[in-house]
Amino acid sequence: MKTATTLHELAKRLNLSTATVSRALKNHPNIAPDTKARVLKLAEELDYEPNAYAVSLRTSSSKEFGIIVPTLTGFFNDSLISAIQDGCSQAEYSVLIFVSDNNPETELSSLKICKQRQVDGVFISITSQTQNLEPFNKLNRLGTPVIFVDRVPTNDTEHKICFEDEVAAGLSAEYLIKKGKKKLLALFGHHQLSISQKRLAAFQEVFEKAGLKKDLTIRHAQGYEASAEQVLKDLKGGHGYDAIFCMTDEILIGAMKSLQVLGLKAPSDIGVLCMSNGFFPKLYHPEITYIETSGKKLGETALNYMFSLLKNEQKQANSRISMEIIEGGSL
Amino acid sequence: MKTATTLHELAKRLNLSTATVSRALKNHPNIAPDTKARVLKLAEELDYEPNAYAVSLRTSSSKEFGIIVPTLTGFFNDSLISAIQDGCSQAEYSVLIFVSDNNPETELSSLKICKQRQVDGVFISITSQTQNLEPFNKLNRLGTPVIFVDRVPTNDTEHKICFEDEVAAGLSAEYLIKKGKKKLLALFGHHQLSISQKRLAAFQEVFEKAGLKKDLTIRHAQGYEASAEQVLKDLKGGHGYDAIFCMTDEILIGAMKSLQVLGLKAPSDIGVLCMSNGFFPKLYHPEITYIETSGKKLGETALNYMFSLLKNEQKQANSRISMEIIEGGSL
DNA sequence: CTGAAAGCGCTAACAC
DNA sequence: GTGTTAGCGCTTTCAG
Repeated sequence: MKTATTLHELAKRLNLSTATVSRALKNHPNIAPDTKARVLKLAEELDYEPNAYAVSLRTSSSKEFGIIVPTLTGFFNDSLISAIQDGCSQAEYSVLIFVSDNNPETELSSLKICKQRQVDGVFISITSQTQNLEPFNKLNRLGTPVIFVDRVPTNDTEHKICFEDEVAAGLSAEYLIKKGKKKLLALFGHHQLSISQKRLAAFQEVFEKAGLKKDLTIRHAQGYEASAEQVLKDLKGGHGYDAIFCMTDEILIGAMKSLQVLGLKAPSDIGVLCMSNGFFPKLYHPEITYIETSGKKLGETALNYMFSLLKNEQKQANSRISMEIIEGGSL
Repeated sequence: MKTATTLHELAKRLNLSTATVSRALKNHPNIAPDTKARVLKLAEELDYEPNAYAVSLRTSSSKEFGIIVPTLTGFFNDSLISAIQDGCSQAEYSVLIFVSDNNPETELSSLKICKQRQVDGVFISITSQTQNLEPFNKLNRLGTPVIFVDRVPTNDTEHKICFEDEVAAGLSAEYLIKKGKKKLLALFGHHQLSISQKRLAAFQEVFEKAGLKKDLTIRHAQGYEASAEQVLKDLKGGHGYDAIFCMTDEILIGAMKSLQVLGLKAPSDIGVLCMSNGFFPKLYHPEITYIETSGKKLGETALNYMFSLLKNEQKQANSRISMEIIEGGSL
């Protein structure tokens, strides 16, 4: 890092005090118009920018958030982060990104750096192995809001923003039944993730109530390769499935690949429904019908919640994001 | 931001000076083992973390980089950023993310924040409209390395890391010819982008030299919808194309959608070749053959270059990333 | 081995 | 309207 123009330097050149210069630069009421003009002019010339460290140190406000995610690529977190970053830049906040790579230790050290950098708040989507939530809760108790987003812990935490998993999965199940699907292959994510458990439970419940549980085949798959493999195996089995449900985008693209391998088309050969951020369903023809779980919406909600926490506006209950069905032609 | 435990507080509780505590915390040689132990113990207890602002202010080193990208989602930048962030966390650097949203003004204000935060270096992938490079060059001259990555300006800048576009496009063209493709539909990105221009020029040159230029149809498309539309139109025209070349992943997925619409399969009905980060080609069956332009590799190279600049190790020529053909079954 | 003191660049009372 | 001053929390000479 290179030392740039400072307040002090401006002051010296203008024969003013740093205080005056500082005031001139920030539209303080009591400042001579002429002085102000001179200051602004020189500041412009010398390309002055206030040193954020000094400001933060002095004001105890970093104007910076940390975001910790398991991965950055592809499916969801990129749009989540985009949304947060977008809102932040409008509010003159900056965003520090940390990728835990699904490793709880990395996650923890990221949290540590957040503390060191005195961020004003932390957004975190936990890894599937994260057990110890105490460090997060502690920071939160100390006054730095920690908001869990998307992949949230099952309990023991104050601030959570996630989708209404139960509602979404229930919605999906009902939609499938409404469409007259009888023999269903339903693919969910890793057993351990609370998101998989919640979605599965709600999904099954609907089928059970409709008395259709016997025709429901449940599978778990982690990653799109596993999903592809599973679908290939099940469809080859010749059980006469008339629809596939995919809990995530990742599962969807695996399933779709296997349909291609088998030469099956949706919706004529088999129906497809998924939960998605909205991008991948559009890659196929016809486009896949999906329940939208929007990273953008989630990000925006989380950010608003963060701002309201910082303003002490609310200590309200945890927010849930609603969802809607986007009709493609796959079912 | 909440004020946490400080050096001062530790010192007071232990009846030591802040200097001693500071030394104890960082393994300074001349410090009594006993003192050190006491300090470490209390620091642990009180959950002490050094205030990064104070440290940076004092040491004039922020241990922080800024990355400015046009978008974060989907195709390339997410893996680029992942790679940079990964290397950074290993080197105890943090990463500030800025999304310019393809808006030169946003880009500029992001750069400003980088300056304010006294980042140690900036990585930037410019928007397609970025004209004025002076602010970047200026910061660079002032001693904060600014490295252009991926979408780099055509000239006038010191540090650039990008793919060897000419080589890659030439490689693609040769490969197509080798495979006996005669009647080609080649899709490139926005005219204005230097990346499109360079790839196109190299591509055309090969066909020209081979005396096959008359069978080459060139199209430009921005975004995957445009690509899909273009391909649909051209293939419906019935010109007997026997292969499609897609300059990017974005163009590829548009093209592939139109093939689905038309009920065409690769490679039997038409061959497909693209340049890609490696993810999207795997979604199709058979997988698409591609020239790999790896965001990970690019990010790693850029980061290494940054570190060597910071160590004054090299002022070497601009780096180019090499590429290879990954064979799928689409050609 | 430890302490005192200066100062990184900035803001915000408090003077005048 | 402007200057003086006192720190924010830390590192780092320089003394002892």
